[in-house]
Amino acid sequence: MKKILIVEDDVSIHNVIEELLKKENYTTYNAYSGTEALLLLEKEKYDLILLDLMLPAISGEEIIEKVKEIPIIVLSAKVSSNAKVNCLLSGANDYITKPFDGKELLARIEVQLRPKNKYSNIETLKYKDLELLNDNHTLLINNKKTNLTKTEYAILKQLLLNPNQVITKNKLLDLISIDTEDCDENSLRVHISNLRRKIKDYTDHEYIESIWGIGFKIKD
Amino acid sequence: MKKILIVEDDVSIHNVIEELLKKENYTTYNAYSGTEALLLLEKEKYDLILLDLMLPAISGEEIIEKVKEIPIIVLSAKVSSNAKVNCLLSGANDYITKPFDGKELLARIEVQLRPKNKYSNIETLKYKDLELLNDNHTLLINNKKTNLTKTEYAILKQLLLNPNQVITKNKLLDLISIDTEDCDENSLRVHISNLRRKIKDYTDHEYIESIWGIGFKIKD
DNA sequence: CAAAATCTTAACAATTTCTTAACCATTTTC
DNA sequence: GAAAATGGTTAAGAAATTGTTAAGATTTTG
Repeated sequence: MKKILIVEDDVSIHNVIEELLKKENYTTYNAYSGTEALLLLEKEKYDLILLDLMLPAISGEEIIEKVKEIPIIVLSAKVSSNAKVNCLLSGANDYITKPFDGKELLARIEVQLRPKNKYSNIETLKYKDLELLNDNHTLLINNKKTNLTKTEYAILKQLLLNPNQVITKNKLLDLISIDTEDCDENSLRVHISNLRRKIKDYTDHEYIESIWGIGFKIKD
Repeated sequence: MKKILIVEDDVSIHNVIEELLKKENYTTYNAYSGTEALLLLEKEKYDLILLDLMLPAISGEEIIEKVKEIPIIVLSAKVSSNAKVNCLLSGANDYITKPFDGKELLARIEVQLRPKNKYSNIETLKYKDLELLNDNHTLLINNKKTNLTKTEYAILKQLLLNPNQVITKNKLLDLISIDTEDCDENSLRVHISNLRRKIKDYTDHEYIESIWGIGFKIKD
């Protein structure tokens, strides 16, 4: 269930949004000022922020600058092109002017929450001799079938989604946490080791590279 | 240079968009019908599609269904909430109604082209022959790969963030303290020394300058 | 419910990185 | 110009990270 933080000081608008989201089964969190929003942002991780611009104490624009990893949809009465452009360029992902249409808001929320590359629709993830099937357990190495466990599959999938890009251990653990509850760094090492052994059985190329002190990546 | 495919049958609008994008140094590709768009999509990989809905032969909506991995911004005269919601839910990433504001279009394009989490957006830090790659934690010197340790990477990153600007030793220690717990001034000296040696292996230019009694900076 | 598969924990070795400390060079201070 | 402070280099030992293995716990499957 996705967590959405609503930052809006107008109580009636706030309530409208909250109800709309709850009907769609989102979990909502409420901030009625910029300072309150910042406090909540420290406490919890959200999947999306709906942000009004004109707020007591700290403005919405300042919040955009501070938030780096959560998508933001600005909901504002400011219709000027300048306001929009500023927000979008400084980090907001979308800008909707009030009054807004509920269905459009929901659609734009869905756009932000869905994976950027709609890889879930892609059947396989390919990289060199590896081909990860979209069935949660099959890896083809040189077209030879290999069975992966759920965790191994999750790890390899994350790595293959961004080849040649380091994923930190914590990030990786975070990304696979949907499938695996209590996998820690030690456990992750074991899984990686097992994965490497399975891959080594069919190809000489070392695919999973360790970046010392950082994490792992799929080797060039 | 990002590649943008413009799909629009109205020639005058098409030209306006094309000029706008070229001024921003995007590479533009032109399709004047849905079928032409599909042909071009097979030939080349684009970073973004600007898509009109009412097209000859194949409609924009059908193209949205077919394209899975490229972000799409719909540019349409249809202002109805239904049209917007349909496009967004079936795969479009944004929807702008005509007539549109040029600056807003450019801003929304930038939103689509930038990495989803702005965190990794600190893409690469370049300075003369040095190129610090954020996404895979490596340093390129004259395009030659060099391995840095976690601490060396952290130090160089801070220095390169503000070239030609002195960072005091304490400030530097503070900035890298997230990655390194008990690194003191003496230790910092050793790391800097090691960094200089690694850089010297590939280039003659002395990059890290010591400011006596103060700290370090990247040399002009 | 028993067997099989998978996962976590823990121990160990191997490896890499970091800090410490010593020594020397350079600059500043008195 | 001598003494003190700062900076650079080096090597060794300490500390941290990683890879591997096996055993026991947990979950899944038949």
